[in-house]
Amino acid sequence: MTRPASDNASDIHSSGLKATWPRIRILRLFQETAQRHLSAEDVYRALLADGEEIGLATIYRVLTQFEQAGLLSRLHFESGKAVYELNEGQHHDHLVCVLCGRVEEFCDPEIERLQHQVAERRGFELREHALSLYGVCSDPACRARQGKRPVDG
Amino acid sequence: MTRPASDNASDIHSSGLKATWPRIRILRLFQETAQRHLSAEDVYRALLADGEEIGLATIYRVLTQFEQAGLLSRLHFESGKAVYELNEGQHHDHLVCVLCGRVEEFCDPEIERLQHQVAERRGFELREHALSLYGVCSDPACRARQGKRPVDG
DNA sequence: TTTGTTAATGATAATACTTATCATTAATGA
DNA sequence: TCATTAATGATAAGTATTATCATTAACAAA
Ligand SMILES: [Mn+2]
Ligand SMILES: [Mn+2]
Ligand SMILES: [Zn+2]
Ligand SMILES: [Zn+2]
Repeated sequence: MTRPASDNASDIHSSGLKATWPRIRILRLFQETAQRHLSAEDVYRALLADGEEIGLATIYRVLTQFEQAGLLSRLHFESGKAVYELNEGQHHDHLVCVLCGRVEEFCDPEIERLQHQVAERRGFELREHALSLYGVCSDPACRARQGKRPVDG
Repeated sequence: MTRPASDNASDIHSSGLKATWPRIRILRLFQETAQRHLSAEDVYRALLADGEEIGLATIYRVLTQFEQAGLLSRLHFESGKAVYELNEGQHHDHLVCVLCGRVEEFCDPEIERLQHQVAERRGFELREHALSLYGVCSDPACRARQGKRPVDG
């Protein structure tokens, strides 16, 4: 019996990769988790907590492969470690709370347009861009401890 | 005889730091180099080439101190290593050539305004932002080898 | 000036994140 | 089922950065 095309084993196959158990679990995690933005370490720990002991090397490898296959996108916030998110087609940028680490997504078409305009004026052929806004989110706890040390590790 | 206040030993003193030889040379490098954006390694090598053997640990330390003192700003392009530039007050963002590594600076007040607007709408109190545009610059050599591997190490 | 206090330096160890190596295991197609 | 070949996982290596600590140098007081 053939699985439906929306099954993640099929997504993996159509990227030209074997549908191995680690790959299936990693992709499923991104599809099901509440937290869209995960580092390799986050993935490792989330799977461990779910009873899957998948080697960290495998996780790094699979994340890279999924990025190359277009299933995931890689981002760098100022924490120093890369984070990945499900690639769902629509481009967006990020707002990051420097106190609680919360990430919100936004897309401002006018900012996008102006970026292209800047590149064009300078004679650059734009390939990609990275825009992240850092601030204190609306969470009362974050508002309360403004001025203290950021939590972004 | 007192040195003029614009002397970089004085700049260092007014930041509450001792005017040591490594600090003087590092600050001077940023003031005199053609390349505004330098990594710790870049600084190390530039000083070595100038006959100054200053320990890499010292360079990392001094760059951090200068950043905290507001003399330098730290940036992260996608290369993975931090780069520093002289902090001359006026904020700007960057255009980076993914082929030759060339960096151009720009400031678009409208983009700045829209960023603040986005943060405000989401209830974020904006602290800072990072915007980098990556593309292929107008250099004929870069235009010629488009499609090939980026040089950004 | 000389000197004493204290911070800065530099060699190097340690850390954090990520990639490479390679023997073993497992996915897939015959 | 079986053979082929790629994937996995333990771990070593690599890269950027920070920490440690004995030695040295800045600078203010005498
Ligand atoms: Mn996102
Ligand atoms: Mn700049
Ligand atoms: Zn928050
Ligand atoms: Zn170029």
